[in-house]
Amino acid sequence: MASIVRDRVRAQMVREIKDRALAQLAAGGAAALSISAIAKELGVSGPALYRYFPSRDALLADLIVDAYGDLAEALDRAAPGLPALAAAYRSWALAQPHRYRLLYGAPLPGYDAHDQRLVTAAQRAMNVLVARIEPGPEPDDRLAGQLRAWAGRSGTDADPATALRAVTAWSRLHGAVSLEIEGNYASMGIDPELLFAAEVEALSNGPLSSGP
Amino acid sequence: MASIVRDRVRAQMVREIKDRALAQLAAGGAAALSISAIAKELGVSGPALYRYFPSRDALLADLIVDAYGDLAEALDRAAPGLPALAAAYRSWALAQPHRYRLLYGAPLPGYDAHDQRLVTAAQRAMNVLVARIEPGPEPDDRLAGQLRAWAGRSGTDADPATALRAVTAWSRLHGAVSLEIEGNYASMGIDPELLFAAEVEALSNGPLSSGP
DNA sequence: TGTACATCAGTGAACGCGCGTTCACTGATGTAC
DNA sequence: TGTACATCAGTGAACGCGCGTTCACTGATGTAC
Repeated sequence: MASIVRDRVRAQMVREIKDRALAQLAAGGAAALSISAIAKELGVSGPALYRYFPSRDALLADLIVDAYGDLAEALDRAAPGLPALAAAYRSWALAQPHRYRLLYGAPLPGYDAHDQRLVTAAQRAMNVLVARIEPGPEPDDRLAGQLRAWAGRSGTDADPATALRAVTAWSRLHGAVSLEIEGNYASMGIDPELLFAAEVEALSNGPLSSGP
Repeated sequence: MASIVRDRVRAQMVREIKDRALAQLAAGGAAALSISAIAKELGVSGPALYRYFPSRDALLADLIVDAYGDLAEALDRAAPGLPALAAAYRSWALAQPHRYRLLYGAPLPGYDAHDQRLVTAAQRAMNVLVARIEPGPEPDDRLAGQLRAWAGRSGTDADPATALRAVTAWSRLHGAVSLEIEGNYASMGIDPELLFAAEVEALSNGPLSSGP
């Protein structure tokens, strides 16, 4: 039987490593994440961290999986209705842009986007979106087939009309949120919130919305 | 009077440096851009490059300005109508994702987003979008004021209805294109082109379109 | 046309930095009898 | 309760790497008279 105390101390250390790692991401992007620097901040030698993570990439992968899970939870906690869901998505991203970039920004050099853990984690976040959205109009046959297959693989078995609306919503939310995060609207002197509201409105009442 | 031959050789060298730099960006992202590595590829010592660019950051800034200009030109060459404009935007991004990321991806650590040269270059690309788009519905007062001020500063003096449609189009195009570039649709087994077509359709006929 | 000078491109050595990772090892903490 | 052993956390030295940038310098190319 493992020692409970030792396990708890260990879990605490893992938490602290991740916290420092996230702080580094926030400060300087993914390129700034450094095992050595984290160790220094924790007052420990560099190699010590290899007791907790087999490599820098493994640490990064853990952070990504955590972030997908966290976003999925945030979406799941949103009140019913598309506006609340959209607001939850935006809030999560604005509160921690460095983590949002980790999920949907540029892939890191040498990082394997096809890692099964990462694909599964990403799917989990999308599943919440699909589960909480109303169906839109019917897609054409080709697209419907692809959407059906995707929904099947993900285990949600959502109908194509719902899947399409989820993907469309995601695309638009990502467009608005990522431009906001990088300061593009701010540098134009335009309030991102007003633009976001207009996009949510269009999603609710546009040709891809649920209502007629 | 300067030597024409020398100037031509120099311009050629600048071109080659930029070409190698772009190849590095394509291969490993902005973090992989290295003065030393470029020099090595060109068969020249590292410090030699400082005859052409005062620093790594200056080289990067030049690449960014070039990319904005190139995108602006590509948009300007598009046939009339929103579908062609949207297709031009997407084509440019797909053909050179590394340059697209340079423009609208995460800012680089230590890089100054408020550099006047960069802001001006970015504005130029947006101006083309504004100039080539039909007006949409009228925005509400607050948004209209901000859009008017922005258009005024940019020298286009577009009306708010046109500016809003341009910004909305940009946001949606960016959402679709950036998710496509990072392989998000591919990993879902969905053809990005079909989704893009649906978005262009919505932009053309949705509540933010020019028509009634 | 020839000569003196200025400009420019490029070199090699050096500075100081930080990185991920491996290795042999010490010491503390837990487990089994 | 005490003792032998196993597990685990952490250390310090080392390896090999690449980076941006500065500096004093050489040699070639251009310019002015």
